[in-house]
Amino acid sequence: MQVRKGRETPAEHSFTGAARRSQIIAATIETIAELGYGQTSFARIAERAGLSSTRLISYHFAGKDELMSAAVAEFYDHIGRFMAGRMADVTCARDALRTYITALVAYVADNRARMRAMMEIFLNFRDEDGASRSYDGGDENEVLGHLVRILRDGQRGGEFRDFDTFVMAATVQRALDGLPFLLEARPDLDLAACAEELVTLFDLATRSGP
Amino acid sequence: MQVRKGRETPAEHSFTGAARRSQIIAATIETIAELGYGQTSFARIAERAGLSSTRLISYHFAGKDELMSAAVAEFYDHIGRFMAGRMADVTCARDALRTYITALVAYVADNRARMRAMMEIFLNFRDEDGASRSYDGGDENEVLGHLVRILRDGQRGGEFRDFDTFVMAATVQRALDGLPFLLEARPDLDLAACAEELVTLFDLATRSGP
Amino acid sequence: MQVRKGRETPAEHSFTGAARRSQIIAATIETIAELGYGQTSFARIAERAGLSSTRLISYHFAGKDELMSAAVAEFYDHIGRFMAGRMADVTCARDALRTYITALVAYVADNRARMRAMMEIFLNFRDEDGASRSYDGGDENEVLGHLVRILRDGQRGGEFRDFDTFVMAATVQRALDGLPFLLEARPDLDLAACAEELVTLFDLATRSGP
Amino acid sequence: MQVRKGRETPAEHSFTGAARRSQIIAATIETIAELGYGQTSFARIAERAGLSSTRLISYHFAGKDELMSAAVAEFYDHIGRFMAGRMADVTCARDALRTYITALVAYVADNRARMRAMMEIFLNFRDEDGASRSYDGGDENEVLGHLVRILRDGQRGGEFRDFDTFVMAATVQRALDGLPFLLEARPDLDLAACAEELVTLFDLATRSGP
DNA sequence: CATGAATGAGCGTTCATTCAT
DNA sequence: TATGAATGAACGCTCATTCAT
Repeated sequence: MQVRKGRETPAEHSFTGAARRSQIIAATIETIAELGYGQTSFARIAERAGLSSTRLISYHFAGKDELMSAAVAEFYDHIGRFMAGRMADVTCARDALRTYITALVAYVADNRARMRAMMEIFLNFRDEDGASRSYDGGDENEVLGHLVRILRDGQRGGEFRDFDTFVMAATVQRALDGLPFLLEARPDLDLAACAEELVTLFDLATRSGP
Repeated sequence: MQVRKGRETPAEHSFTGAARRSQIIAATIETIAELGYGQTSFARIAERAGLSSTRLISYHFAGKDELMSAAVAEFYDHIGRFMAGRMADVTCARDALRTYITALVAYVADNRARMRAMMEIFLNFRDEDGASRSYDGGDENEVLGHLVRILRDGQRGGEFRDFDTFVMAATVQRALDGLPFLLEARPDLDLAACAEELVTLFDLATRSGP
Repeated sequence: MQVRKGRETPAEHSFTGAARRSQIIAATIETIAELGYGQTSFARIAERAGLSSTRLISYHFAGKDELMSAAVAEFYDHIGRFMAGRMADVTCARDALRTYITALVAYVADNRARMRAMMEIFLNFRDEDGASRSYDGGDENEVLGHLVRILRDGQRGGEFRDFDTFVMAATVQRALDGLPFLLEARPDLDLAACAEELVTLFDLATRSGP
Repeated sequence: MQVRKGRETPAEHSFTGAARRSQIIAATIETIAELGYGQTSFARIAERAGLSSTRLISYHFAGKDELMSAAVAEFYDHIGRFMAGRMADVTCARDALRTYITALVAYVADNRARMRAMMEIFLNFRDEDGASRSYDGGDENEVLGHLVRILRDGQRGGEFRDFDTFVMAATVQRALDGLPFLLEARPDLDLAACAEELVTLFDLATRSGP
């Protein structure tokens, strides 16, 4: 997907190299989460990571773009593993939707900084043409695709009423994505209760029967 | 709310001064909408506004912060007038919620660039302490307050079931805020149909009866 | 010819602006002449010009490219005026060639640093595509064009024998361009004598008669 | 001539070491020829040579200076062998001059990249004191020495008229050195015809008789 | 009300080189 | 013989802002 140009980046095969990359990515996420994307510079990242100079970042990543891409990729991997584990044994579409919501709320609760950072990256990181790099794939979108599939299955099986799956999926996802903001406004928010509210909300909004 | 420090800004009472401010704010919104907050600089704004130097911006606004605050204030004023007109003669809470959703969808449809720009500002604009300046007011939050009041009224009047009004309001608001992103992913999205989907969705999610 | 993009450079109409530009160009030429193109940086130029920071250079020139282009343009203007004055009242092609050589040698003698700097710029300054920006225009080349015309006129009038005017012009020009190198190797070189040697050399090489 | 400082360079006696050095030198010449001296870095050379890191260059050469010196030395060796073969059986000074010119033109035609690279190195490569490392030896100059000797011999033997041998040699050499530039301006230039032009030009310019 | 000139700090990136195996 | 890792310095450039009319 991402093509590197000059081949200046060292091989990431080695153990210590991968460790450094992880360390830098972690520092990047922390910095973005705390200061925001706009205030995040190589200097600030290096400082947080305890690196002697920003040169080490340039050494391990071809540029700012690759660093951000790597951070996003790491996030997808992390959340993907988590969600796959939670979604493994769902029995029906209603259960799948309930589980999706509760699992994601749990993930958000445990990864607030990570979520904040990803939000920042998604909203600020643009490619050379100026196009945003997220939410731009339609139904088969990397993020919404899973939800859309759950909703479609539920409609086919008669569990869910007839609605636009894309709009519904986007509404569910944004309610979940928005939790970090809610937590900022109300740090004492009971996330378990919150998850129940959302489960009920979308169960009522989707189910077919009375 | 916003405190100016150095008091260098000229009086905005004069006609030409106000006109200049409006022109600069408009150019700011356009620039942010097109390039994103991160790529928006005084130089880029001045270029778009056809100003000879960035000095004119510094002259009319105490700094970047005041410029952004002014843009947000202008937006609140604009959308406030629009929504007030639409919400003027609602008859009940269900109607109020339906009207809120359809009106906001209509506003988004007609002000896509403005919405995009505000989204960018809300998510990137931080005060000196690093705290985000939006969504940070709790129930009486400037944005969610109106929705929360509608939902509470509906609960009191028995039209709506029992739910956490803050979570519900945030979910509604985020679904609406997210429309610009949906439009980016699917530029041909039918916004009228979309509004109907959301009205139905939240009607089912909120109403008390069977 | 050169198109500027972002319009960040200030108007060069004003007096003080033009003076600053000249000062910076002069410092640029001196720096290149002394240290070579490769060792010439904004920092080094600013230091020599006594500027408080390199920012002033970026302020007056859109970038390194425009600075170099401006230096070259100033050079063409300077040498153009000089040569035009010397070539004003030549009587025939042989005289024109002799005058061209002696005048250029005189110019070189009086503008050694300037010549050295231009040599460096011509040989190092490349546009974005990597193409050299000098000596690349064929007969109508800005530099060789004048010489080619002299030679052609002489051939038409029977003063010069038949030869390839482009090759001859290039040989003359390079002999002249090379003088700064000769002067480096032999700082005590008698330039007047040298001019006579070259006049004789190319007179013998070009003339038609016995 | 070239002194190494730190003595970190490995023995070049070994076979693989010498091969590596040759490979690196070749990549260096290609890179300079294509991108120019200013854009040539260890990274770019390593990339072209297919090396995993720039470290290999630092390992085989004490530094950038030694790498360039080695490239120049290789060039002198290469062109020296070629010219020696061509100049072996010249019969007189006029013949020597003609042969020198035609042979050098032939060499240039067959080694355009190499010539371009050497030009770049000569004009950009400076020692620590900032002094250029080429054309700086007077009569016994490595490059011009041979030509000066031919011209002196011709004068002593009465074949050539009286002229400054240094100026004449420099003029001849620069006409030949300039061919790569001419070829850039006119890629379809007929080099054989060009050689004849130059032979005639300098024969007329040097010969004693009528 | 307007503006040309100037500024120090910071940006991401590239440089040749050294360290430690 | 070779290599991955690391480094401080410098690069051109852009930032929001201030000075002085």
